[in-house]
Amino acid sequence: MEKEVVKDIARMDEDFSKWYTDIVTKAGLVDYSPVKGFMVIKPYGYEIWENIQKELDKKFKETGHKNAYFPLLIPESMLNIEKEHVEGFAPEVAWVTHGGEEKLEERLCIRPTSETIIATMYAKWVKSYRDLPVLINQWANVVRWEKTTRPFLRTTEFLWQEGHTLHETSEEAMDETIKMLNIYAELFEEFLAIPVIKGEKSNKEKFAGAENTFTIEALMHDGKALQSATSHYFGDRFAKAYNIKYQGRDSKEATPFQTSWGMSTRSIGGIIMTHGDERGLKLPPKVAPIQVIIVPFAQHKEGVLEEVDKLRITLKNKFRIEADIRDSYTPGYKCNDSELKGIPVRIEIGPKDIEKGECILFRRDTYEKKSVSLDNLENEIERLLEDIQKNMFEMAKENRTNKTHVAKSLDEIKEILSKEQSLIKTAWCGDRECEDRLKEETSATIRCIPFDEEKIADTCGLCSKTANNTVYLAKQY
RNA sequence: CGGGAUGUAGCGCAAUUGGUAGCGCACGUGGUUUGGGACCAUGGGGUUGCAGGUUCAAGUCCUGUCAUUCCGACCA
Repeated sequence: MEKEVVKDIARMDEDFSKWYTDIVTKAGLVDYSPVKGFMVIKPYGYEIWENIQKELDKKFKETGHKNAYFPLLIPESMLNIEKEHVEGFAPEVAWVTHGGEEKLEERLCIRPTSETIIATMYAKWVKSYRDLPVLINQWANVVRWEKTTRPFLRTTEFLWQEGHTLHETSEEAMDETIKMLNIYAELFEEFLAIPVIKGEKSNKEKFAGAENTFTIEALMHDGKALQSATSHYFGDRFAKAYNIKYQGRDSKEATPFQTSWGMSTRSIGGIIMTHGDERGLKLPPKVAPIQVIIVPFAQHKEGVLEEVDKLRITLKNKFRIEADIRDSYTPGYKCNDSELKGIPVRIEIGPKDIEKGECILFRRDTYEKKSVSLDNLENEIERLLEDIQKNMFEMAKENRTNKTHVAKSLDEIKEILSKEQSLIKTAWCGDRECEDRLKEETSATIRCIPFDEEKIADTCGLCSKTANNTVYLAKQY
């Protein structure tokens, strides 16, 4: 393809950060708010989130979970109960200290996550093994006082869901942890067309207070990794700390085993950075708020708008479809606009097409156009959307493959990273010192210890001791 | 939180040694256009991020502060 200069959008190969913020604002997803670190999610961006919510919520319900809602504010004393958890979150919580003009007896934190308050409530609710399992999810906002913020990827307040479950046995809790990780992986791969690597976090990287943290990691177009969702196994640590007890089948007092799992609006940043290109956003059909847009040509000519409306009405039961009949813009402008917004399929139709009983279908992922008979449009579009969804996943996977390298020593890692940001597979002894050294010298981190990954070396790529694991390294968002 | 950069109309920018703010796009109105970011005419829009200070006079100089952004450290 010839080099084209797209107005107003930085080139992604020249300045990826600028490209990202250009897309996010110019496609109408977010705007900056007057409060530092807080962003406004505009309707088009919010619709993407709603589509993700709808799909994920369906999966949660199918697996027996129910939604509930817990308070925004958590008393300081309640947060302080589990030591590792507080230490992990204390530096980034926002505090409420006054009600009106009156100073509060005890300050309240705005939830950075809800383990503490939910565990407190669970302690009241669970008395018998018959009360288990508890399978609750909440859709909520949380606040973490981050130093550096970027729309979707890291904002002070963000939207997410957090599931919190209790189980009778550790096996059952561990099964739940993995089950939910799999649900996230399915959502990312099948719905968002983002290939992910499932694995476990190192001790250094795991959630504050968890026994094990599992993650799905995705590789962005610029070679940086995005932690896309996490699922935590708590064992009985929180339950003990928060005094959740029940009478077991054997009539003895027992402590349940706990999990939590979450995914946030950050996933929207993942969509943008996985699929976007020089012309703008590129949305997988399944999440796209508008799947098909009709752009009329010569819309002032008789019969065009009528035909457009007829098409829209015929197709609207099947697809999320809109017609861009704005009077003050030319078709060319509308085409560019639909590409900036990432709409997967565009129908171009004008008097000449109508005469022939045809229209032109444009696909956003490959820029291909073809003429299609109006009689067969519904089937064509359906096939096309499926194909785009599949192709976008394949393209993302190919990009990941191209940016994945194997390294057997720290020098090799450095050499690879000096050429290009990428995902690096290496062997690891499991020692924290090696992990710290990696970060210090390359600023890359261990993203995860993947499930089902073949052994690539016998010795640690960082220290040459015996390797226990294969790990993925990358710089991260 | 450390280091750098930038804040002038919605966006992008200009304004000479300090002399009282302008251009393009966007927006309103009227008209002509419409097969890949249309054109003509006309109009509206500003406490120059904010607060001080220096000066006869500050967008311009000084101090502070806030925000955005990039690079680090910290995290979904």
